Amino acid sequence: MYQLLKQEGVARRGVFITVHGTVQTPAFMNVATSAAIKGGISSFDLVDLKCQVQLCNTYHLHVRPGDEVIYKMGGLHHFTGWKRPILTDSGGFQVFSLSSLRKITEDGVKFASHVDGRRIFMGPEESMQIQSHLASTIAMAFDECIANPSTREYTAQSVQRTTRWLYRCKAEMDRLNALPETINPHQMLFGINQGATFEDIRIAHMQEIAKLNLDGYAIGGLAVGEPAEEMYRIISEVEPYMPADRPRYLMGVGTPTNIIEGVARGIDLFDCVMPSRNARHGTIFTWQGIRNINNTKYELDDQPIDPECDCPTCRNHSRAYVRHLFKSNEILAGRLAVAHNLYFYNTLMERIRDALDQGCFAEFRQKYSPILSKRI
RNA sequence: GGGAGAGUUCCCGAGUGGCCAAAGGGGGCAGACUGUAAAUCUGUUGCGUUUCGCUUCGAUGGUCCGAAUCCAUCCUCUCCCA
Repeated sequence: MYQLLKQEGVARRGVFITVHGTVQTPAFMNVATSAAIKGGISSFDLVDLKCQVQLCNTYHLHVRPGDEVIYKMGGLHHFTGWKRPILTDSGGFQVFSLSSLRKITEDGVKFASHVDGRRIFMGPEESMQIQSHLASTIAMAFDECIANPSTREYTAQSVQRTTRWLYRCKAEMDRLNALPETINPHQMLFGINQGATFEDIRIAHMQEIAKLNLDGYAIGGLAVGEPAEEMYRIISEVEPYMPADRPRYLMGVGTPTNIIEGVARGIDLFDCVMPSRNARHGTIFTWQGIRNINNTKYELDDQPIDPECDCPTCRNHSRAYVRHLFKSNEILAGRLAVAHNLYFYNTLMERIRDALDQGCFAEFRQKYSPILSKRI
């Protein structure tokens, strides 16, 4: 259940209540694709990193260890030791990202497993069944994330299929939630808007899926190669058609600046691999901008990686030390950097919420939107 | 003391007469990364006034139109026999 607390322009401050706890929005969901944040971060670390929601992936967990295993282990919450909300992505993004390994039909998608090459079939029903086994808080609809650029004809056809798939997802989820053996009978379902950068297709699709009265709505298929201005334009076009009493989730986005701009356009939830992946590669997000901690200039720098940050990494270690760990290929390098970046993203969301609470989000946006994407 | 072998660019290591400023690793430097097939990938790594010039393959001298590559001497190292 979503409750809108306050609005500043189109930006929303709210709470999203689930069986696994309440999420203060706007929020960033920390990506743990294979039921683990890459970079050596445990569920117990995530509490200290101010994480509210984790995201796991249906396709990856189906391939390994298998959703049956997680079902037998009591679902993702018990399996991972994370008690707060978990959103599972449907595998729809893999239709896009594993494009060389799949074939799409009306029924669903055939994949060659990236682990052992074995053939995997996933359609709306399979995705819902797997997600029900995983027992996440929120299941995502099985969709096709359309690559950019894409023709108008293909986009229109694909979006219609995604709509048909959504009806099947909803029916299957209702059926599964009613079964006595279902671990989480309150599992929620979010629909996903597609349509590439064709705003009329986007709007028609949003209007269509809004009719299903789902638990939340997502915008997918953005930040897949189009310019940021295009992405912002599409969000602004679609937002008026998203149900106001449901959380809105911008999938796979993005940079700190993208997130501020998304909030300004009415988005409540975000997720992105960027903070964790980039951290593992030495790119650190700070309140002064983006730094590459591998750079020679940090060799003798005794400051914390971000002087304005009070995360465990910044409280205990210098830039010179973290750089040394990266140069020495120590596993600790990734762990310290990922911990910092996730803390930074979660703190960014906290500060956005505070700004909304105090009615000064416009000032916050004006100040930080440019700074946070600057490379320093 | 006798015998065998080796010395290549920051390191390891290929190259035995011109297509060699010299393969391939490593290391260094820089960049990319947006619902994670990513502890990954890309570029670059002698100097310069950069479709060309200069310096470089242990040292010195030589052969040749031309030498990292052939010859002589020297230096250093490794292994084997005493």
